[in-house]
Amino acid sequence: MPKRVDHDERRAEIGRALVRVAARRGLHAVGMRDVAAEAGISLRLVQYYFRTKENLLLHGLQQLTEEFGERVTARVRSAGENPGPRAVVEALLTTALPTDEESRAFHLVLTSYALLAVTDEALAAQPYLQRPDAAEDAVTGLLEQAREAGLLAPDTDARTEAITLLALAAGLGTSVLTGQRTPDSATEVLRHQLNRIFRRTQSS
Amino acid sequence: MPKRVDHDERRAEIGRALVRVAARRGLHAVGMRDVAAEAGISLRLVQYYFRTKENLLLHGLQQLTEEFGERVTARVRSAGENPGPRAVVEALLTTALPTDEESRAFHLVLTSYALLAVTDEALAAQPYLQRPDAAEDAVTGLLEQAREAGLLAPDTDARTEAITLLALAAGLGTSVLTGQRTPDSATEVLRHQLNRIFRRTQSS
DNA sequence: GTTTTCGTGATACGAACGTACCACGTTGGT
DNA sequence: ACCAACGTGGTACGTTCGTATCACGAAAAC
Repeated sequence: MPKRVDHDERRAEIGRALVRVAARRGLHAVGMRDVAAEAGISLRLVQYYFRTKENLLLHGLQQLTEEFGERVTARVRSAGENPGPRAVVEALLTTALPTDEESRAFHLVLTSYALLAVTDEALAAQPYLQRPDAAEDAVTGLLEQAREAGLLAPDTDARTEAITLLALAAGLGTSVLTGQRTPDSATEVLRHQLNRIFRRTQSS
Repeated sequence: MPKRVDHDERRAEIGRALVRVAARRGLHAVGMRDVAAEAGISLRLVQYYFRTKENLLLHGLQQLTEEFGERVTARVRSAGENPGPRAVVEALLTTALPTDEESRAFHLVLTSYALLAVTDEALAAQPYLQRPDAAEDAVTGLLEQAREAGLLAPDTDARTEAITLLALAAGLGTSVLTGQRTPDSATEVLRHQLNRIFRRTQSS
């Protein structure tokens, strides 16, 4: 029954299976046989579409970061037609918080990758982890824009505040992952910090 | 040549070897043979002092958290004889930043443990990761104390600020680990946030 | 219509891992 | 002085993992 098959779609499907099993048992414990079983296919096919395990892991990381970008833009877009800088920044930051079960799995695996890249040079060479400062630049730009519009104190250091917000969101995210904090609590803390920076807000 | 040996000291030595190899190759890649080689002993001895690998990992975590506590108190103590709340809080928070190579290894392994505990129930059951809110209570107390002393704005929400500071320090720490930020940059951002909370500082 | 390529299954292999077992010298108890 | 417990070495076993190999049916190419 071998019909012609879309390799990219197949790879994406296997990649999703990889993320699911990684979220359940930990990225370190993921084997090719587990991924195959999760995807409902044979081990041979996982080998066929990704020749080696390293390839599989690399593709999983790429897929995950791309999905993350899509999540951010989707969330920003859902902030309204003509959202203010505050709404955009808030949408951007709250994407980093694991709220439902899906995003929880998502962030667990992505954080595992980031930590893995510290000791694995093949992973560290991936461009997806090399250029994570795009978010920093984006938030910095939004804050400068808000400052020009008079929404921020005039002496605000946009970049420092951007770095602070991003690191805070990341830290809150992991604390939610490890069960030290509830998603609601983390969101509230993040909002509190935003309220401080944005002296006046214009809407949701 | 088997003289009577201090089991606890032996275990601590093996634990240090475990941390070293975990920092070099990743916690997931640590095997008992690696630990034995790093400690300069035979595999059999690692088995002898820790019957199972799970025991070894659990002990490594315990040792690491204890060492972390000692680091914090040592750093706080080095803040001066009669330090103000600001100095104490700063000492506490900067302990979470990987500055030199040793603390870098330290934080990498500890973060790996925390992430591992999300999917490993045996690790999650350990009390060292169950009660990490002690730091939150401590910082909250210090901030309240500072507020009473007039060092903070009277309407400061001590607990929210404490949570913010700790999550920020954790986030900055991991960003330093992954090479996204330099230790100096992270320290500066942390100080900036402290300067905001403490409107006036009294020294060091 | 034949031939080649593609998708898939089953299985085997070598390495590494955690663990268990056996043996032996040394030390402390009595 | 003898005996039991301790510390240590060497090694083997069973499992699991990533990878490679063989085989085969179906579709596409010509």
